[in-house]
Amino acid sequence: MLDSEQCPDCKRIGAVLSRVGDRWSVLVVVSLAEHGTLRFNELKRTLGISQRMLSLTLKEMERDGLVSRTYHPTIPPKVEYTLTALGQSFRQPVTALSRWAIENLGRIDAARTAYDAGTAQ
Amino acid sequence: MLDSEQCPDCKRIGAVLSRVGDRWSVLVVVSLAEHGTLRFNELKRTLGISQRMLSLTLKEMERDGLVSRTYHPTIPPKVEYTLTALGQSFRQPVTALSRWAIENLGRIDAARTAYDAGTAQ
DNA sequence: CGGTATCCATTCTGATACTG
DNA sequence: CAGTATCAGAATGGATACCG
Repeated sequence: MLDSEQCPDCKRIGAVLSRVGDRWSVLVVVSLAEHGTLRFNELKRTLGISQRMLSLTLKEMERDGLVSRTYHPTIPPKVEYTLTALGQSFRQPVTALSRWAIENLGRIDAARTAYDAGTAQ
Repeated sequence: MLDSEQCPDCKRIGAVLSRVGDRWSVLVVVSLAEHGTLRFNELKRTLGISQRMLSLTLKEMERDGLVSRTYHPTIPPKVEYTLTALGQSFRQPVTALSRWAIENLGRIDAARTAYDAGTAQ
């Protein structure tokens, strides 16, 4: 695939979105933005995510500098996650996106129903 | 997986994001927002997307009411895509997201490098 | 509690070839 | 030009079991 004619930003935007724009990362940001700090299993319960995916998602987000991880070596152990400054700055676009999602879910469903009704006949 | 303890909006947000929040849909919105109207192969060249994925993405977006498709039965055929009103309303959160992506790509890369340097030793 | 390791099914994606 | 069909590899995501 040649790059010559592509819009220069599309690759970069796509690159970042494929990192932080996935389903789970967005939901983690929403939850941490709302609650401030959450433990591993609190996030797991809140998001309805599998242990595996939460672990992978949080590790990636920590690597990307979006969340910070604090380990308390108590018994039982306790690990708290919170947004970094970069993660905080991500809040605004994410809340804009999720608010749009909530407000327009009905319209999308309606469009789908209409489209399916029109093509199925 | 039980739903009882989950935040009620997470499922709905996740549902919409998995529809319209994917990499290609976002880039299509960005491109159409910028250019107004584009033909199939113009989008293909601009985004650097495979023919197959563009076809699937546009069909889904048309079904979701985000883009409208206009077929001109000329020879050679000509198909133009543009944003619907719903698609236009999606512009704002999407541009907020892509602007954040562009502005913070460097910070994410820096965080990654630092993280990898710290764990690899 | 907070993970990691393994396995497996599903989905996504691109390359290629073909059609109207 | 604007797709569709088919295939194969990669990525995603859940279930389960186990560890410190």
